[in-house]
Amino acid sequence: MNTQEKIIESATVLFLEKGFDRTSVREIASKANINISLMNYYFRSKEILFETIIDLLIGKAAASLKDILDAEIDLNEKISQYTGKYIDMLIRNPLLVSFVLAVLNRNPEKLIKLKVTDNLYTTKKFSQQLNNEYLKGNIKKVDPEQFYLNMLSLISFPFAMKHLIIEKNQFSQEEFDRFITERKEIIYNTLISYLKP
Amino acid sequence: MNTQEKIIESATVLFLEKGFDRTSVREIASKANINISLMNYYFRSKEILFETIIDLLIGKAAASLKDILDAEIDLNEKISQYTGKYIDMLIRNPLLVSFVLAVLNRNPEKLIKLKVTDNLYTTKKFSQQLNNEYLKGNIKKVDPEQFYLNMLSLISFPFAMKHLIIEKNQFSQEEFDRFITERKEIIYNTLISYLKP
DNA sequence: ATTCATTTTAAACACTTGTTTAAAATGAAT
DNA sequence: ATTCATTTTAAACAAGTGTTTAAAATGAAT
Repeated sequence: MNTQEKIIESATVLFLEKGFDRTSVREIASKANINISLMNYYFRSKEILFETIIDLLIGKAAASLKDILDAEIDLNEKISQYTGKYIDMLIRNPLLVSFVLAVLNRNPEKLIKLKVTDNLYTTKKFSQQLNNEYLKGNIKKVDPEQFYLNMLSLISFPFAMKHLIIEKNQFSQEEFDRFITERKEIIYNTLISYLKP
Repeated sequence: MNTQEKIIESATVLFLEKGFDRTSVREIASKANINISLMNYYFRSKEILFETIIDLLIGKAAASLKDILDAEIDLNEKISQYTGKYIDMLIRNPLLVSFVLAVLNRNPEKLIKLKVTDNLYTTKKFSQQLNNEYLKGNIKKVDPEQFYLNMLSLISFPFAMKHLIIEKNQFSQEEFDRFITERKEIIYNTLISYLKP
């Protein structure tokens, strides 16, 4: 593993855990076992390093999900798959939601200007599908923006609230994951029952 | 307005807008038009000032909502009122969700140890009501924790995503508020349709 | 073996941070 | 008018920040 990779790896962990402001370049360098100056040698600034990592983190997570949302499959099946895969991904990356929300509220431009954001929040094809299903009489008329936002809220918000949920219910890590996994079906049923004509 | 109040007022605005880390005591003092040292004279540290403001912000917001959740009224009516009042409150305090989530992820203990947190996330009476309605055959069997979390997610998450929603749909401030207001009924219908036996 | 670009190092820089100090101002009670 | 606790002020402190500098080490190409 070369220096650049070491920096990225250490910085990713620290930025995820403590955010941009509370992570110092000295801490990153120390964790990566490299000299501080190398941070500015490979990336020109802490800021640029951060943007690089935002891009990496969101890019990896969003790509496969976007594919599901755009796939040409049955609506119910799509909602089920999307919910399931999204939650699986977040269980593997439990800090991702808070990280993205933190960036979004500190540097909205920073997130919005990224191409990966399109994958993070886009609904064009999905909206068409919802409209088609309505015209076919399969579902009731819904605002696709609102419906997609509902889906996203039900999936993501619990991870932003993780600490509170764990504390309040006295969950262990495993119990939290189980609680979240149970949500897959609940979220699916919630969304589908709303769509019923 | 005395010095203490001036500090609280200025600090509240800045902490809400920029968070704890990116707000300096000098900035607060400057905005309040007072000497820096007065911050440590009235509050012993920036940290304590912050905790004071957390308490104030959450306390004000959570109290009335808790009352609705605990009230002895019809379940449908309760869900409708809770959703409506919660969203009204968040439209008046659009930065509150992000603020609370930021605190929750940086200093979980800080939030959890506060008494006001009980009002922020507690479901005891509401859970009983859900169970009762199930026994009466009025609704299907649901996990109260999950159902309450759904409610909270649908209400709160859009405010955490505000910047992205505005950007993506090219909303003005007023259009965002309208979009959110439309959600009241959508959220109500979503939750109710899921409860149908 | 020498050259030379790439990579690494230690040290310093300029700046901001929260907090403390000790003196000064204020204003009500005697 | 004096006392004295409360409040305000200016200045300094110690520590931490991201970044830059210039010298040193490295290692492949000549």
